[in-house]
Amino acid sequence: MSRKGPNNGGEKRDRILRAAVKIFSRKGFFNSKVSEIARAAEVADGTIYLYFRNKDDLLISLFEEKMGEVVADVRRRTAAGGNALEKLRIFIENHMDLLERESGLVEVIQVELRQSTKFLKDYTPVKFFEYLDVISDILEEGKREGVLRSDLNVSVARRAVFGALDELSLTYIFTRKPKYHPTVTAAELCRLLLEGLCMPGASAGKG
Amino acid sequence: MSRKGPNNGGEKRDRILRAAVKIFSRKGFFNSKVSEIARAAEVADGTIYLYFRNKDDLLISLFEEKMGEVVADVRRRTAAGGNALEKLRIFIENHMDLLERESGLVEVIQVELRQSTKFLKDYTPVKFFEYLDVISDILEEGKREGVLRSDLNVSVARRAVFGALDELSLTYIFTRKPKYHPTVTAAELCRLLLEGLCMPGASAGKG
DNA sequence: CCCTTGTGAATGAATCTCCATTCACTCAGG
DNA sequence: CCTGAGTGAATGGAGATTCATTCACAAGGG
Repeated sequence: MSRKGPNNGGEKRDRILRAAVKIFSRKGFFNSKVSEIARAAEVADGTIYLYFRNKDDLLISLFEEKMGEVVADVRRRTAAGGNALEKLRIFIENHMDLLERESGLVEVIQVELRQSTKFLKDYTPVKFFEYLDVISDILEEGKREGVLRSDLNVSVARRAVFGALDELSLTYIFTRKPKYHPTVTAAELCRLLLEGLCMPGASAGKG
Repeated sequence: MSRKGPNNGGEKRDRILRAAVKIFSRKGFFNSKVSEIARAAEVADGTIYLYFRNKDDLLISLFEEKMGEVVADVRRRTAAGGNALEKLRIFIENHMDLLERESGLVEVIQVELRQSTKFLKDYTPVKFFEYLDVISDILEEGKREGVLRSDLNVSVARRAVFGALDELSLTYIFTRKPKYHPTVTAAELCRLLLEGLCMPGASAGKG
């Protein structure tokens, strides 16, 4: 599906995907016209349908393929970390850094993924789950190594980590304020996640 | 704006808003037809335009008015907490609990707010910022009381807290798995935020 | 007390615009 | 010549919005 390959290599298909990222990130999926994407890709409207089943398929292919690259990349990078804490730090820094390297892609994924996951029939964001798996893997490793709390609920924690990162990158995208700059934010978030909000030594409430 | 009040009280306007929550949460803003909302509200298509400028205005009014109630409510509840830690716990529990009380509303806000914030011209989600302010207020208080780290970056932390909550509620909405049940999740998240991921006493990496 | 008339909320069929998708056609390379 | 990638004008359907009309009710007059 969506893997027809009319043209020799796939430069045309790729031009379309890149154009789609640009347009979707600028106007959102529903406000983007296929013909705009075609124009941006310097391709005829009809050509898009040689490579993608329809507009939805274009979005989904974009998610899966681009996220796929992101996942592969972050896996490579975190593997270089010595222990779980370092890997987590790398993961967080990498995520925030994506904003600078691939802001369009991040915008599309962040703003459209929820919609699509919910409303596109039979679409499971496989690559997104893999991204979450990278986090779980790190957390599990940390527990094994004994640096992370052994009673940590990994299912919940990985979502919490992702959610915090996601919201923070969104904030930077929307506001562009220096106080949310990826570097600042990544450092602060690391500290927050690892040490918590509490004053060192405080007993963290009843319960 | 969107405050015309043809009818005596506002029951009709209210019926429309409630119907909009139902339909938008079920199909998403762009896939919902105005006529469906009309049908669900047991009102003629045209009637909706007596109370709202257009479909966008309906969504925005829904956000602002419903979020307004949520903010007022959580303010009241957290005020009952003795100290900042307790207030934070109340805030988190309340947020997760909203899922049970007002799942439709939560779904609409979570799934559509990003889109709308980004793509509706001149819409600033005022009430959403107020919700974030509730978090900041608690964090600031905690710093003053000395229970939270005095070097905490509140701007970043409040977004992190919100992001984690948001992702976790989304997860429950999508999966409905008991392991993400609001009660479980709220407790785990409190612990995570207050104490962090690390083994008690660990030095949390080089920084 | 009944009828006439004015008002504006409510209606919903008709309109009008927009855009995804199609497909008959072109043409370059083999 | 074929073949099939590529084209882009034409099509079809959808759905937001409008507006001529209806209807319930209130006020005033006989």
